[in-house]
Amino acid sequence: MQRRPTSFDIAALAGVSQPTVSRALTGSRSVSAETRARVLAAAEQLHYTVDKNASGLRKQRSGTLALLFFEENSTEDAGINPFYLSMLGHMVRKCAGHGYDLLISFQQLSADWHVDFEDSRKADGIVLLGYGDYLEYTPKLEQLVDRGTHFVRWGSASELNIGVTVGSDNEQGGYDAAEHLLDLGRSRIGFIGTATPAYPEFMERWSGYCRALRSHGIEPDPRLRVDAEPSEEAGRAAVATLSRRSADYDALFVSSDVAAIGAMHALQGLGRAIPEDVALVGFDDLPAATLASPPLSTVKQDSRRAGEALIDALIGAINDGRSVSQSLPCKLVVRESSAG
Amino acid sequence: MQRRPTSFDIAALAGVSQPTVSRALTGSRSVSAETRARVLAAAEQLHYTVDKNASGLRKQRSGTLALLFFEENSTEDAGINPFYLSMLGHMVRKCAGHGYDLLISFQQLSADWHVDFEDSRKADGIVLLGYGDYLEYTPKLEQLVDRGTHFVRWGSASELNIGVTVGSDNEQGGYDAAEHLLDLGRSRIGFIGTATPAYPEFMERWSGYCRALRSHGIEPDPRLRVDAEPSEEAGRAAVATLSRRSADYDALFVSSDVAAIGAMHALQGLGRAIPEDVALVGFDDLPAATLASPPLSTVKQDSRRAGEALIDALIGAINDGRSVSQSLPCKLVVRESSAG
DNA sequence: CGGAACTATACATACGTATGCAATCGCGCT
DNA sequence: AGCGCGATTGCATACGTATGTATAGTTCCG
Repeated sequence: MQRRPTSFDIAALAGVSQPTVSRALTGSRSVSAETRARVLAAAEQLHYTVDKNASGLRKQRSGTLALLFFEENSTEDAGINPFYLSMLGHMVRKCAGHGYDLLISFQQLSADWHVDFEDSRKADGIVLLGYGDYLEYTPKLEQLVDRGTHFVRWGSASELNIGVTVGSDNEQGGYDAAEHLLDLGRSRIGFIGTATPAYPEFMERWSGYCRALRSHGIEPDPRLRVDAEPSEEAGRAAVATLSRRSADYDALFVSSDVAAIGAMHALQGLGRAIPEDVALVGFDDLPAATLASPPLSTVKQDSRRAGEALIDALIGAINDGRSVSQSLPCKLVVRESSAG
Repeated sequence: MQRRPTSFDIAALAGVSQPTVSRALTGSRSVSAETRARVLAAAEQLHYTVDKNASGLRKQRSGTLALLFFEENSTEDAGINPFYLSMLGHMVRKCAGHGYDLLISFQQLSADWHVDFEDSRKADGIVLLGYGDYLEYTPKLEQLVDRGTHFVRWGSASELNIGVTVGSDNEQGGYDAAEHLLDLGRSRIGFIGTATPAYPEFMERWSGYCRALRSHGIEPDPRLRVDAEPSEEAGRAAVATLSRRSADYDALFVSSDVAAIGAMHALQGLGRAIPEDVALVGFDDLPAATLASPPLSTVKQDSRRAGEALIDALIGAINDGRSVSQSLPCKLVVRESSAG
């Protein structure tokens, strides 16, 4: 038989009717143990598997969740944010645990992504992932809500009050990083990183940094703050800027690891010892942080909890109707760049 | 209307029959331009999208491809191979370009993955991704072939002659790396890396290295070869091993970047200048390679071509029936660790 | 002016599953 | 013995789309 077997084939082989096969396989209690065993044996024998399309059509659901990555329009070639990639693995596993498949898609912020997944029954729910200007999302998210689409979003709950959100507590991460440097006895702590409203998570890291300093009676010094996007060059440049300002500092909190590594290189080029002359803490815990020399202290977002929380929240929303936003703690990882 | 609209709703609104709607939307030539326009307008107005389950059921295909990552049983927590992740992005885009969705799944080598995707019409074809012992695959791949499942595999075509394969030319990559070091005038070139038959790609890098040396009349010195899995510690340990052997070398080809960075740190710890005393070339071109100090020369696999080739090959197999295995060139990226 | 050759549309149906409802059977209770 | 009830199972049907076939309308040519 070249044709793939259907539930009718199983029914014939097991000597029952097609509906009974369906019931036996889905575990309905109204099938006798003996019949169920016969059906399962027959299914096994013919290598039968339920046709997902037919099943989905009948049940009006797909058993699939969609993951939408938003890429900045310019970044086509660059890699995806490593933190997201790390979450990806955990989301896939969590989905599998719930019996869902996971569909991946990349989207431009500008595109019509909001009409294409749950609408076409490709997916029962959507996970939205992407840094960037959250304001741009607003109208489309509202459309999702209007149509009753199930979705959860990664990001800062405070920024945008639409739908369920899971995010890291970036403020606390920034606070912990600065607090740690203060505990080391450093008092002239610089901040390097983007802090514009368009990137809320960086903004929050900055806020946490400020709170820590103030709680120690230190007013953040604007001369010790340098904007730098997450790139090695920007990190180097930021250190150069500080030098140009003749700024005096004994520690740096850099709100992204790649910039932190750039800063590290620049500092080493200036002959400043790490951590003795300047203690350094980054943010992200990229693989490269461990590989840096000295290994870079950093603030780690919990990608496992993040991924699992997103999926749980989404599945909760699909089943029960409601689930709740949450903020996950970041964890300071102390390595040699800020040791002793 | 809370119910999502069907093609019948569109038909009613456009004043035609349901089949005409279907034909209009799929672009059949037997629909007049005027009718098509009316249908499209109606569809637009009701936010209609084709139900994927129903469409798939009728057409007996899903419009989805499945991507199966094989994770080594131990590696649950560790990240996925970064090269694969990089391919992922390109595969997603390529799929989208062909009108397919991409489903992601992780699998243990031991599991029954071979029965679950095309069989259940979740996917029209499968991409298999994973380092590891290819021999373990064999019986399951043969089953896939038996059932006429469409699949392509990432890996070395030479190892296993089942199905269509896309892979990097690791041998050439190893050759280029060694050749580059030879061109620099180095003659005592060490090799650090796994070279066991269970990991064919590492084996091939070793072969290429040997070929390059021999083509310059140099016989590979077993004392200059150290096994090291891809990890920072293993790289460090390998350098220590060379020291213990009092081995004399002026260059190292390390067949993974992480180990290469470990080796770099160990060498710097020994006070050996890079590249002056020891030139260093890695393999993979991880982000961390650029971030190393000095930036690490390495051999880059073309993740874009790789991902696109896999998808093209798979879609080719699905449509035309046949497509062909191919081997993609690696590219040497010279940075400061082996400059001048 | 009749019929052939098209064109554009409608009709009927099948894809494979899941589920409401009816039917059957066995068994205990009065 | 009669009746009812629970436990199983079968029957009928609907999910929404795509496509083979038939039909109505149009044009064109002899």
